[in-house]
Amino acid sequence: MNTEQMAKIFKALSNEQRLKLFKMIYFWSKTVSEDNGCCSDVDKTFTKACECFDLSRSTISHHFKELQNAGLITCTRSGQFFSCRVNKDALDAIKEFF
Amino acid sequence: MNTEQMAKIFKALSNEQRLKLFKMIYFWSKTVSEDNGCCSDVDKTFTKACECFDLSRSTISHHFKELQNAGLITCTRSGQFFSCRVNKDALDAIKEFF
DNA sequence: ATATTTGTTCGATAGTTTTCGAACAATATA
DNA sequence: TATATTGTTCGAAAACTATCGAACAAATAT
Repeated sequence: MNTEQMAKIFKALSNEQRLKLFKMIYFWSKTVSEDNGCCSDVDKTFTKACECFDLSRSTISHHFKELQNAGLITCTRSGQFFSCRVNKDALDAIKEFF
Repeated sequence: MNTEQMAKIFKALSNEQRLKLFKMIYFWSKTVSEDNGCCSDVDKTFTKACECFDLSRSTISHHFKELQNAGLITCTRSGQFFSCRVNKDALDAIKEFF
């Protein structure tokens, strides 16, 4: 992965709220399904996140977008809600970087 | 390491120029002394950096400060110049995070 | 002693980020 | 059909960042 893309990933994780959000998604998915590692879907991720942060929904939506744009998470809609998973490729790229 | 400090580290690496600078310091130190890993000092780091970037010296100075404040590098003056090394502890903390 | 080099600090400017609330569309419920 | 919920988008305000050049102090060279 090139330096530009790595910088984007770090930028996405450079905001404390967003970093917390990323960690939550990661740990929620761990809880849901151990056999699938970090990559299991987290249902109603947005709703859960709204309960955990003292931020407006528009701000939380923005943070989700940033994590997606950096390729750190993938979100899929199902009806009214959406599910979300941590992107294993991005995690591997970071590990390789260090 | 807590989330706040991790966010600071990622912020320091979120600017592409600064990330390049960090990588340079890392690879320069590898070149200087293999047995010492990434932690050997790089002499005249600032001077070297100025040759590699198309940025003013004040900007480069600023980027060095940011990397230091995040605890990613340590700089030591010797006379007119300064030497610099990557901080292994910070690197270990990041590896542990992922 | 004077001039040059190294790196820092200051003030300014342009651009980016974080955050909000309001307005909205899509879906679900009464 | 009317209402509520979910999540997005827009516009705005405040704070922060990247960058520059000028002025500077310390160390070095002439």
